[in-house]
Amino acid sequence: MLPLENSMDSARTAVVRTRFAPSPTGYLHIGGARTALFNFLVARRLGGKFILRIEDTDQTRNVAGAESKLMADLRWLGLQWDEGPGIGGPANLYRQSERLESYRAAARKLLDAGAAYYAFDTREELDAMRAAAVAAKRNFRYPRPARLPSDADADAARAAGRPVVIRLRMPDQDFVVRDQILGDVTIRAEELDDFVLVKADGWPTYHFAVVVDDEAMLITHVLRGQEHLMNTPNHLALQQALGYHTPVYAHLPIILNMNGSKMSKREKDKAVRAAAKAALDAGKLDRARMATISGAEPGLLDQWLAGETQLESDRLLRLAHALHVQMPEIEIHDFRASGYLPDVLLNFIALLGWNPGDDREKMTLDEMASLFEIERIGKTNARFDRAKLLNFNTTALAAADLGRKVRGFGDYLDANPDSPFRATDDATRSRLLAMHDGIRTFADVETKSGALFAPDDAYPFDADAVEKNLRKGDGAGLRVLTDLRDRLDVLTDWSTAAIEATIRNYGDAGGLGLGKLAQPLRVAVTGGTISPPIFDTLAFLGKQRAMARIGRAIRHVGA
RNA sequence: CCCCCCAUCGUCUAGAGGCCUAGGACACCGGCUUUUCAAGCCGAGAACAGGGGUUCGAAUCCCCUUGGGGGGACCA
Repeated sequence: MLPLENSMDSARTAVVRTRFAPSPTGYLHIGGARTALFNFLVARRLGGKFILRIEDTDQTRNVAGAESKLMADLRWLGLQWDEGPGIGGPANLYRQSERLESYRAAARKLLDAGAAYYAFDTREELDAMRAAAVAAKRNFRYPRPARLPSDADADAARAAGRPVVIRLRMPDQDFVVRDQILGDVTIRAEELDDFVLVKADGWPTYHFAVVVDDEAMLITHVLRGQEHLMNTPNHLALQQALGYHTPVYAHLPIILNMNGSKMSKREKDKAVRAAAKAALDAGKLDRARMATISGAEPGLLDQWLAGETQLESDRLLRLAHALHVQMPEIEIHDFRASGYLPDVLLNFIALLGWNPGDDREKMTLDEMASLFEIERIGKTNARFDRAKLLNFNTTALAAADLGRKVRGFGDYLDANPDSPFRATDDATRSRLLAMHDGIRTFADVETKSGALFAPDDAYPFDADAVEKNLRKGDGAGLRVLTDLRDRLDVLTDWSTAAIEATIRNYGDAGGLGLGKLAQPLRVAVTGGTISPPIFDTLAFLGKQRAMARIGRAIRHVGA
């Protein structure tokens, strides 16, 4: 054991090792993504390793499938870990559920050294003690018994059906967290108490597992959210009791919503629930239909509508889609589903709390890795401004070559199982994306071109658009449309250039600007006023489909 | 209620005592451009939370107030 410790020691000074350690409760949260990014960046910058570890010690909170979703989100972002699930590495096991032996051994060591002790309180007893402390306006601290229970006492308690946990005997000393961002933070001894290391179910608590694992995995730098700052003394105490090293700590400021509240999954619920209730009240959708769409059983759906529970991400997304509501993006998967580029998202969240020190903002992951310094991480909480993110994405999309756009669009479609574009091949997607200038996200492709993928005899006409562009002014638009139909009908070369020439010639002859020609055509072939450039749109449809649509529109207006 | 952290334009931030009549980006507002949406171009407005110190000099250092955030679990 000792030689191993020594070799770990030299390894420790030589190699920087950071980790991202999420709990498998769902998709990757935006805050978690930034934590992962910063850890990734530190490792890259300092030539170290980035480790992924799954913290699944709470069996009641683990969600099936969450781990793979987490990993998929991380991979989509390009934050590939060097060691961890699916990759392996020297620590061999990277899920805490697989490392119970290590915790057991560490607990034994602490117990034998008298640094930890058994406790047998029930939940109710603890609650009562806390309530009493609150009533007396005292800080609750667990009342350590004068004589620490023995193993035999623990066996007896277990036999008597009492819960048995192990608590750390917290030393009576102040702790100083030497934080790289916040500076030295002192927490006084009286603020700390004998916290639980091993739960009644035999599993370690987060505090315990983290410390054991960080030591086993030779973690040198811990970058985590500021919500962990007050946990750190617990970890320091444990490291001290176990003779472990203390990593470098850096507690990151928190990412908030524009209104200053915490970015939480609940917001998605709130937004969709409000829309669902409105739809219910308006009689647009009934409960049974909603249950079918969401995939949630009617009972669960009712609970959700009553605000008693939250709905799972995928179900929410399906409902949101059906209800035509924009769900606030909270998890990485949401941003993907909304059509953002992963590197743009990464770039943007990096700027929430970090900047390279000059005026540059647009950076690739590699650039960030070469510029990143913990010293340049700020202390203040940041609000997540979607408008700025949208601008970043727009700019990046405008600069992106077709290949990047096609790849990005593919990723977007993977997250949108109901998209009409799912069935398209790469050639079609290339063609489609090539004619979309100025899109802000891939979702814009859908709003602009979605109608092109509806059946030629079934895409809906927007009444206002028809009125304004085809009927108004005694049917001026309709006359233009009819004239154009006759001219386009005889075109043999259905290229964008030929279509454009035909339409422009007609306009020149009649003294009509393009605006007077494009809009009637646009409404005719798409049903609305929004589409890619009209010549491209007509060419994309092909002559037969375009003419069929124009004919349908003329009949529609005439009727 | 207790403990801890934070505080520059609406938002993200630059600023580490004189370079600041406070810089950039997004948003907003005005104008131009335009085949729709979007994009683009030009221009304008917009901040050192308040109060005390320290100093020749403070956005920068100290204290108080206020405000915001985090924590106070057999959750992480």
